[in-house]
Amino acid sequence: MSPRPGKPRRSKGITEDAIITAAVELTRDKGLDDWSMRDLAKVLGVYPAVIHHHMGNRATVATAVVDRVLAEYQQLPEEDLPWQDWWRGFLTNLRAVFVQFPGTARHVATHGPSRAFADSIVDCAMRTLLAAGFERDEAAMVCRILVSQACLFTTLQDDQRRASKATDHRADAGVTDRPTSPEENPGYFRALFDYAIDRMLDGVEARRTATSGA
Amino acid sequence: MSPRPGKPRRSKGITEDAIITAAVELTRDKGLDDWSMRDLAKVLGVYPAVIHHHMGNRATVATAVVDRVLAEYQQLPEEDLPWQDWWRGFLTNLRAVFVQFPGTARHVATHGPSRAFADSIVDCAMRTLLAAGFERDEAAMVCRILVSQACLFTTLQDDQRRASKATDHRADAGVTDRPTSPEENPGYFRALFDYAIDRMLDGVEARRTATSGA
DNA sequence: ACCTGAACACCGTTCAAGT
DNA sequence: ACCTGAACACCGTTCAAGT
Repeated sequence: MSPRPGKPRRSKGITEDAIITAAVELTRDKGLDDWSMRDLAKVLGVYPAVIHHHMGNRATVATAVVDRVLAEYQQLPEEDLPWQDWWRGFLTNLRAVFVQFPGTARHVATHGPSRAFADSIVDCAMRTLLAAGFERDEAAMVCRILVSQACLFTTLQDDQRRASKATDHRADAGVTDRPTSPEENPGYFRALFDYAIDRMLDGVEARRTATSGA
Repeated sequence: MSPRPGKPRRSKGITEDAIITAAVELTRDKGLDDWSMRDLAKVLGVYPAVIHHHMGNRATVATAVVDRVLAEYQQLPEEDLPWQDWWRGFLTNLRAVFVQFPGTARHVATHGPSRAFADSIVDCAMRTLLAAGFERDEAAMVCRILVSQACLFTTLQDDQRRASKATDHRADAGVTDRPTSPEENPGYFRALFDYAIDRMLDGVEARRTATSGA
């Protein structure tokens, strides 16, 4: 609590890796958009300019955080599952990762994952769809839609949580009749996500039988 | 181009209505998150504090902008349409409004529409679903999912446009093989939106026949 | 090569002072 | 009641200067 408490605990040898690690932790408990370069610098005991020197701008750091998070936590379901089950498992797992790191879902939705991550996934994801009888173009579309869907509905959760955190204490105005409302019910966003994914999978399945069956 | 060109063209009588109107126009050509209170004040020929005096904070202005946009431009399909057609028409129209005012889709996804707007819509929207044979709870869920879906996929477009505007000139790096990539193809986002909505409607229909039919 | 410390050009918001 | 003008506490980013 002294005037400038963040003494340079290691004034030499700040590495890019250390910056990313610190940024990941900040993201875990504040969200990707809720820490500043100055916050990050303070955690590292370093001047903000040092981060720019090592990594360029904030966008670079954010992208690195997302890449790290995906690389570290994302895993794939077994490959021989029926395609709906494979996708349900994959997207549910993806959501679980995103939820731990608020703001990352939106970043992936907007900028896509890193090349490396995409390559490691797309092969497998496409194979499940092609094996199920989708044509290449349709499979690519389904891929994109399903991943977007998962990112976007997780983004919805991130954003609504953030907004209700900002509003905070004025809650009990007169809007209590909102159906199955967000906060007080812990499984709300999970149920929304599952329902959205399930209906989408149903819709894609209906499309599959309609186009390949007839 | 003079030092402080925004002379108070009407130094008295700034109304809340005038503020909202100016904010709507700024939103139309820059996006809801891409103008500042200072920008808005300058357009009105007024000091920033004046806006705070009349409307409180930025969030209040943003909410007012969204309400105005929805009230002014949103319209409903005929009520006697089959439920899928009613929803396809409604959501397509909603998207058309959002696209004209970047950032408003995200605001609605996050904060919901105003009470008044919601009331005027929900009645009709629910009626189409109940008439089709959905139970109340399921219909409410379908309602929420479909509206969220439309808001979120429009948000995706807003955010990706914004990001590619920020990146600008580095485009032709080596990512040219991205399938049906965003910018060069004008109908890209529209096709994505339509496909997502259509599959979702298919999935909801499959659910309807499965639960009410059996 | 890396860090320091200050600066620049922005934000949203507040507030005493004027009228 | 409404507007002025300056200020506060933040941002991301840059840069000459130190080591």
